[in-house]
Amino acid sequence: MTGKPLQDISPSTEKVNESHVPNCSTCTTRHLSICDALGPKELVTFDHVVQHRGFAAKAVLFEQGQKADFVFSVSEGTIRLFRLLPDGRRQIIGFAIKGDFLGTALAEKHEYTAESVDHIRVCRIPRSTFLQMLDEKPHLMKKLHEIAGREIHDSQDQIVLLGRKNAEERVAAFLLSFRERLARVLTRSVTIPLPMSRQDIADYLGLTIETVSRTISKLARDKLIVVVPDGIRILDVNRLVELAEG
Amino acid sequence: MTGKPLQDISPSTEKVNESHVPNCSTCTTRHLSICDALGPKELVTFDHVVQHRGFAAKAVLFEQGQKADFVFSVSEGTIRLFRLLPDGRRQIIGFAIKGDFLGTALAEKHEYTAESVDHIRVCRIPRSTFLQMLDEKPHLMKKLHEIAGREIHDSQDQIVLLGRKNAEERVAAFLLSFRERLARVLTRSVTIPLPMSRQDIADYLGLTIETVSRTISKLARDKLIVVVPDGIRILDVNRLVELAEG
DNA sequence: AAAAGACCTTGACGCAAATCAAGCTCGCCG
DNA sequence: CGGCGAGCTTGATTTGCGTCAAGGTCTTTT
Repeated sequence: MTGKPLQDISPSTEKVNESHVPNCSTCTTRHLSICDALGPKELVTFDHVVQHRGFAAKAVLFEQGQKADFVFSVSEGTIRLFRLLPDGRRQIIGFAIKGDFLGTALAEKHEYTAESVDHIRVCRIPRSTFLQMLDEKPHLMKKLHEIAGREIHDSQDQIVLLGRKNAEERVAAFLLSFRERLARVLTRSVTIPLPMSRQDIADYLGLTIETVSRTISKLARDKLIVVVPDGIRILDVNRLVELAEG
Repeated sequence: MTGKPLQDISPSTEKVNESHVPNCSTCTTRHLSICDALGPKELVTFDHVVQHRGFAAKAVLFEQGQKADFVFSVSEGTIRLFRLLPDGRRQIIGFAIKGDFLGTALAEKHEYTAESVDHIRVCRIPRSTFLQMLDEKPHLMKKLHEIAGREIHDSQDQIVLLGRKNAEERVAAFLLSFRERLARVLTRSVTIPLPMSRQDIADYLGLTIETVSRTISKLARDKLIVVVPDGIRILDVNRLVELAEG
């Protein structure tokens, strides 16, 4: 990190685990991320501009309104992306995980704040460098647009959820979609780890923490899921999907 | 239109006003649309592949789940973009107006349905042709990505609105944002035309028609706006902005 | 091992928006 | 011109989720 936006948030600013970073060519996240668009030679040049960083939980990667100096690729951990209203209401826009691209390529300013939920590792590149690469490598530009297309699609799902679904449908949809995204990244397990807090889930689903808690309890009572430490386990995917889709 | 998805919706399928279309070089919508990225020579080649179409109100341009054969640029009128839940609940994702780009370039299928609100005119291009142009013209790709970036930004605004704002804030925000978009396109007027129905506004804001109606009445009672036939007039922009932002 | 604090759950109650139900306005057509 | 239907408004009532409050569990600290 630049250090600047972090200096006043002491416990969250500690940078960790910066040693022995692998290079791009051997990176296990590569095929999940934007780097998948790069060829062998490009990966080597990428190594020279990319900066690996680790952060403890609650670190701020960048803030809403701040000039976007870097773009990021997540290699480990979970990041919450959110906007704040003047009076403090918070809406979480999404959770970024391994392989996700973060930051705005063409816009000057960040449109939301990104904060680590747990311990994270990211690769970052100066935006100016990235922009130059975009101009030189049409396939990278295309990959980026492909990613943007998926982002638009997901946003629309979230708009439908927030505009027209009730609490139970929202929670069911969240559990399923988070599971789906995790499945791309790790071995598909029956247990879904939920590193974010109930408050985070509430702020993502447009609910309160109490409603999220009650709804999860209800899903468990109805034998659709089981609550386990730091996650849940799905008992009946089909019924959960039915619920989630309305 | 392909004609296929329309054949059973008789009053809405009538295609109108297909005669004497101007060419791309003299198009007054050009600088507002994706075509702004095209040079003089490219505009001429564009003329050969672009198809101008007019539709009466309630025509379906394309449907959720349908294979995306064309991409569109709106030259006149208003289009509602929406998704339906299995039980009929509708969420309007957005309203497209003059200059807006519609359709998915890289995805195979449409993610929402597009239906004309009033009389519209659009230019459409076969998606395969457009894809080919994207591969050949990096500046077009970049322009498209720029448009996608704005779309993501707007979606996030809508997510915050739906997740965290009350009815009054939602309506105020809608009126201001629609005004803002119209201002790009026509001479900024105090009166904001609202071609869409109260039901459309409700389905866009995640409310019911009654709540939208009551809220507009309240804004009028509070002297923030005046209701006029087919639109509203803003009396106090500053207070409306304050309201909209929470 | 006790105390403190963060996070989560559950219950009682309140309220903003949904639902139910008229009645109004305006354009259209016979 | 009069009647009909679509769209809009307004009022009465209900309800799903928010708010307020209390207690539980687990982790961290000392």
